[in-house]
Amino acid sequence: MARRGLTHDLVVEAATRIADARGLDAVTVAAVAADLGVRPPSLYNHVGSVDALRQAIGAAALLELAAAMSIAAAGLAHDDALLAIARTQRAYALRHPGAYAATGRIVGVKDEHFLAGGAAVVDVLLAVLRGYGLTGEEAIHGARAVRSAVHGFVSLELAGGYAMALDPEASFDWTVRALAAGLRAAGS
Amino acid sequence: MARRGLTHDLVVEAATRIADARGLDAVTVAAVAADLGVRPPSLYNHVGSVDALRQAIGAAALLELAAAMSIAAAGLAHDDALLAIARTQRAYALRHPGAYAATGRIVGVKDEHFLAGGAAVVDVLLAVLRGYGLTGEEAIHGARAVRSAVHGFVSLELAGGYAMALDPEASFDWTVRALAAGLRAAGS
DNA sequence: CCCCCCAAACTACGAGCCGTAGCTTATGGA
DNA sequence: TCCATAAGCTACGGCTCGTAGTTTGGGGGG
Repeated sequence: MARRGLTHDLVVEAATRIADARGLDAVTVAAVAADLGVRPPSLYNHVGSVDALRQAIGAAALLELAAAMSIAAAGLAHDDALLAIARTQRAYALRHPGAYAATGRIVGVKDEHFLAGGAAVVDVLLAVLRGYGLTGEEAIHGARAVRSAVHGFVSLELAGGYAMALDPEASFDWTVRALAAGLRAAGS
Repeated sequence: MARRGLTHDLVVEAATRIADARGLDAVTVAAVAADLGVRPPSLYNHVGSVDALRQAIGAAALLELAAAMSIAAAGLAHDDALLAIARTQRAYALRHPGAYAATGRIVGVKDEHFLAGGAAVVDVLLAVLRGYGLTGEEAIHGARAVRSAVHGFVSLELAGGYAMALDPEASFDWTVRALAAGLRAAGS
């Protein structure tokens, strides 16, 4: 019964490792507990439920992603900035597939860290879109368009939807540039 | 032990109803069996596993979706055709959220109906893109771009990601038109 | 027309999952 | 030094999927 000194953050970190290595569905109480060298019920001292644990994974991922996107966009404008944040999001998703998947489970999320992380990501995107001259409702349309394209591309890629031999990275850049052309047209 | 006359298709239909009404995760052997007035193990006479059942839901959805998109695009060209198939896909997803979600679980799918359905959807899309003058690799890039944008938008919408008051339908049309502008630019 | 065999449904069960109840004990603060 | 808090534990219940082996209904062959 030696104390392991677990904390909420340590549990979330272990869960994130498992999610990235074996998929978000592999994040079970038993698996995380085993990884931490502890019996399953002990986790409930630090986490409310499996759902809460997965939300915590997503929250951490969103905050990390927002920070990375913000850095990537620094000093860039227009298409350069857009391509930079889009590539950053895709790179993050490919490097942390499990954590990125946790980002998408939004239905009925109450975790405020999660919501704050999501808002931070959108804020970076809106800042970039401001350079396209999009304002008001147009800016929201534009943000939804970019989020949709990037998230959709990455989701399909992670799901194995791009079976054809053609390089996904080239398709990704092509997609972002095509959308950027539409944004320029809408902004002028 | 009265025979219920179950068939593979009847089981898939019941599962689809449950998926659309209560979410894909609610499609359990127990739930489907109860809906059909049968004990859980009986389903294994018609279905290999829960995973196979969910794939069958997705396969049926893809075939139905491809047919609907094909009809929607008939007699239209360029942006009209693109907007028509995109709207059809979104409408289908909103009307059958559970079945549409089953469409996205692609990893390791062997069900040939599923793969055929996916190919049918892509074929309709490629036919529409031909009108934009996109050929070879450009056509594949374009197909991936449109799939990404539409699938991403719908996924985020179903997941509750569009909390803001602005009408999602308007954002959807805006997104498709913005991408269409990019496709025109690439095709010329 | 009858009978028989196949398969559809059943009961019973095992393993794995989440989460709760209640106990023991380590440890930091008074 | 002691004690209250909380971290870890064992034990359990209810849910899930899936298998094994049994019963029985009903359509096809004689």
